[in-house]
Amino acid sequence: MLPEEHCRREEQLDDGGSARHRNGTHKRPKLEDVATRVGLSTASVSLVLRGVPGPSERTRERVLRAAADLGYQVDRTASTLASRRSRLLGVMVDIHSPFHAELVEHLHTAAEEVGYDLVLSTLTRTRDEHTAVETLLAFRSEALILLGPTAPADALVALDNKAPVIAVGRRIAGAALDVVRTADDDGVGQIVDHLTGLGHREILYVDGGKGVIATDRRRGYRTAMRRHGQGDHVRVVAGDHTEGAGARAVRHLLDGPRLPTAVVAFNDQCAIGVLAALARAGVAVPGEVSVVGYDDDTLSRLSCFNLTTVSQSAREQARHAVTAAVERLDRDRIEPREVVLAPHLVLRGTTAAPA
Amino acid sequence: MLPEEHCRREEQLDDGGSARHRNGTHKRPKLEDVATRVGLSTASVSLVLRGVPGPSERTRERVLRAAADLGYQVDRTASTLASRRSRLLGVMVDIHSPFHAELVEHLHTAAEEVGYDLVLSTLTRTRDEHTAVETLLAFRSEALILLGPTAPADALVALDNKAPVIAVGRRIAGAALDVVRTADDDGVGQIVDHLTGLGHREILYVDGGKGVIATDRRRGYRTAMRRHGQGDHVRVVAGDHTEGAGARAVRHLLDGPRLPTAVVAFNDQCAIGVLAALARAGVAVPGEVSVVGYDDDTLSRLSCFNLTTVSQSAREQARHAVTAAVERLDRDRIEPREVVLAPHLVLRGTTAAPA
DNA sequence: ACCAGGACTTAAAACGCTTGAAATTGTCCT
DNA sequence: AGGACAATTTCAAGCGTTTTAAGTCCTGGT
Repeated sequence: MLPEEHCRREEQLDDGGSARHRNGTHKRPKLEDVATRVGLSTASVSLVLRGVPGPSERTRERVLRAAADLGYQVDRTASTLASRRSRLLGVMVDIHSPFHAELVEHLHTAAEEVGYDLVLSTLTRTRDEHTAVETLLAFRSEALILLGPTAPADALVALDNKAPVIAVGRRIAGAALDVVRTADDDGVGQIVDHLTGLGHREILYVDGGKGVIATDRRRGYRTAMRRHGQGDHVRVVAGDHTEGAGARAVRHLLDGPRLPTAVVAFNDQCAIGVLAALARAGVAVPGEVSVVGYDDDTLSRLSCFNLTTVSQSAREQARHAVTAAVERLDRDRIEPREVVLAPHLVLRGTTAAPA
Repeated sequence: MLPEEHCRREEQLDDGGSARHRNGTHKRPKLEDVATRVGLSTASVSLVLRGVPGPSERTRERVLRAAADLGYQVDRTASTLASRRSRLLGVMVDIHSPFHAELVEHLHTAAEEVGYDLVLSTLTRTRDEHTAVETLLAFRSEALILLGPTAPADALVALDNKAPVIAVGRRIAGAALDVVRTADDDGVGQIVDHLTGLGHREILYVDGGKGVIATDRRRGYRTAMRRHGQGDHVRVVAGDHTEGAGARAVRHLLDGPRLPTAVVAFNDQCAIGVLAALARAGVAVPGEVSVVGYDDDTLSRLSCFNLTTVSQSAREQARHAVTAAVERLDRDRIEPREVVLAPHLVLRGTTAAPA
């Protein structure tokens, strides 16, 4: 039998892998199916499919064609196992956070550019950081990008032993960990600068609770107020990261003797709550009270809120996080690095000079 | 050498797998490491770790102990490959949607109960449904749960050949696919019933664009208006699923001769936009205008909005979706099933009798 | 005619786990 | 003591890729 003929025979042997599974699902074609279809070894097919130089042009075309015909798709699990690399970055997110959503979006593009994929694991009411991270590890993530982790520093350091950890958005007290964040105190400082520049004195701060981030922002507020000689006007009301907190804070204020001329909220969600409550109470913004948020998340940009806020540059943070991971994985960086980005004020419609 | 002694020797042979990788990362312990540590075969260890009956109590304890000591964690990729089952449900979500966030939360708990895990793949501006689904398949998801897919019905059917597809939240015209959704037209109908019951006649609808869901809701509005003899008052203004659309719609209305007495928005986000714009314009809600949303997502529940809306019972939809997947995978169900849940009105503070 | 060297290909050994069959050990009878 | 049987444990063959070392074929040069 001539080799050419043999080959031709094989190419027509099967009908394209349309064998149906008992549940009606086609069985997934594998490398071998593609290989026998073109009469080559799985090795060659693998080479072609990964774009490794070596196979001839003719082979390349035939393989690509056959793979397309069969609807072949590489099996990640198998290739991860074989290559001992998953090329996967594990990302822990709070699925309810709009800001995280933004980060994930940019992480995706950044990761893709350097040839990595993302696997997401989300925090929910019934799913804590521990399980989220375990999941990521079970998928063999090569690095862990944790968005706003709340775990104690030493737990994160321990984790870092299993896979490089990149903490995003949170300061970690002198730990040997990669951190990407913005200078939260500086951000709030900029807000206060802006407001005092407009002539505000009575600037109230709606707090964000007990996390590290909240602490930094609160400190930024206090420091800036004192810097402007407004130490006496420092006023912090309890709150958290939700719209509800903002609304409660306003109700609390309305009970008091008089309103401050400006309200700075821990984040945008909280600020939206403030805005909504003020609107309902018939208080003009920014006419009577100026309001500022933090995060520049999708909500704040909406024309209906048009909130002055501080941008955390999700895009930049995402890029730095991915870069940090890649440096660890592909460039053997050992020393931890902390990237602190400068936040910047986004002036929109909720701030103006006091009446 | 006595067997007992041999065994003891081996248990002390290594130090717990603390060998450090060049990047400072511990190398991941494998089944074999646990096995040699307790002087057993990997088969036994595997059995114990998966809780398969067979191994003796003593063995069980020793293995569990050793695994914990080493910090052993099963490698999903390897076990998926070996067992030819990933026990993974692929979920496609729009990471910016609060409603999807809710669904994911419930999907997680539902999946866990039946021994499956979730892998999430998200839609972003630069990541379309196709890539999202490819990713899911590359992870070897056994079934695909697509939240609000926009792909044409035939594309979904084609996909269903590769892995069972469960479309959530969207009607699919008579396709051979599993669908879990709520009766959107009925939901909007309930809203109109409620409003007319309160005495409203001029009820305006802010549309959601051109998706199937938007079509159903719009139809529900029209039908219900006619049913109540208010066909003349049917009025639909263009919009979409964002706060911006709601706000624009209101600005448009304010330019007109006079306001309707009630506004029904395509979804909660849109309704929030309506609410914000009305508040800014000094229009009292529900005093002058009643507002209703759709989805009962986290935003609407906030006291600062306290939006009357329709609940899509995320929890129930999630459960049904997981059940559908499991029936396909473990119980060989072949015939497609459509689960249509009844939505229910959630009365809150933004509706009242017209002035 | 022969061989070096390049251009392609491929055989086969991992990768870390699961699993059905086979082997081992122990127990209880007779 | 011998055997049957149940309880444990292990063997070894995969799973679908990757990857390295080893081929196979040509092409030219001598």
